[in-house]
Amino acid sequence: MNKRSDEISAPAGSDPAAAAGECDVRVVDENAVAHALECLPTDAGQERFCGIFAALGDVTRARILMALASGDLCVCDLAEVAGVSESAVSHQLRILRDLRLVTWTREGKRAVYRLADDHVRDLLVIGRAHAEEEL
Amino acid sequence: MNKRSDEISAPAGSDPAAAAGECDVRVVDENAVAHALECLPTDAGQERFCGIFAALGDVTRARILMALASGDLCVCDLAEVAGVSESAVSHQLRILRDLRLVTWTREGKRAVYRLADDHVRDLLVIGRAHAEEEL
DNA sequence: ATTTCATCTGAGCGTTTGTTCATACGTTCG
DNA sequence: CGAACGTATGAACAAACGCTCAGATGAAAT
Repeated sequence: MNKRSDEISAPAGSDPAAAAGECDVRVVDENAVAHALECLPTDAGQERFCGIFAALGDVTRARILMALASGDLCVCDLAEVAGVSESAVSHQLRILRDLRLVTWTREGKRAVYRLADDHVRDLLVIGRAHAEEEL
Repeated sequence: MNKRSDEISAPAGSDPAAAAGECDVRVVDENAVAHALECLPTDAGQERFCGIFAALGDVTRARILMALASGDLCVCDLAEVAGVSESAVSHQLRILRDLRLVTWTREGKRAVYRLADDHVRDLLVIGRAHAEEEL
């Protein structure tokens, strides 16, 4: 998802403001950068983090999850709530399944979906609270 | 983001399996659908909700915000932490500014960015926690 | 005033995303 | 069995996204 490309431009020349210790890129506060980098999660952590938030960043998926927060639902009902076709919902449900945000069980012909756990519910509640206030 | 507006909930307390007076769409549990629709936020609320989460769903923006969570930084330092060009960071910062997730002040030639408030910090912390556990 | 630094912005481009359509799978009923 | 239903999946396409590049803006230094 991301790449680290640090272009090196200095042709081993005389830098007028170069104090001892500078490496390559123009950085104002080297310590702050180093500290920030230490505070970042691992690449896998960032990936999972962004995956979860990106999932909630789409209106269809958000409506699906919010609907499931109020009770388990089958695909066609989710399509009704989300306002899109059942095929579209199924595609989005696969994404949510892969991210382990929802689980499902087959009940007769239907597939009933539910939120995977309370963490998902927490994120929905907190996100809603933060989205609705401060305006 | 999404266009499809849903029809009104029609909270008629009809029996859940008999009355089939729906207009055109196939719905299994009409009451559950109506209840889910009532639990959804307003369209504006959904938009802001998804805007916030979509912002955090991109690796570059997530790194920017996580970096700012450990201290204020100028654009070029943010570019270093995020691992992208300063132009790219500037573009993303405009998005984060529009969403009121970050604020900035000019200090000399530099523009120093910081998290807008503790709500943003909360979301980052909670998101990280949920992303890192349950694996 | 001109240059330089730090940042911002618009256009262009390749990639990703979400939907639709058609089709296949799995289950129940006749 | 085959038909009908509910759901899943792949291909295709328009729209949205994020980055790069070039140029513009604003503030300080020359």
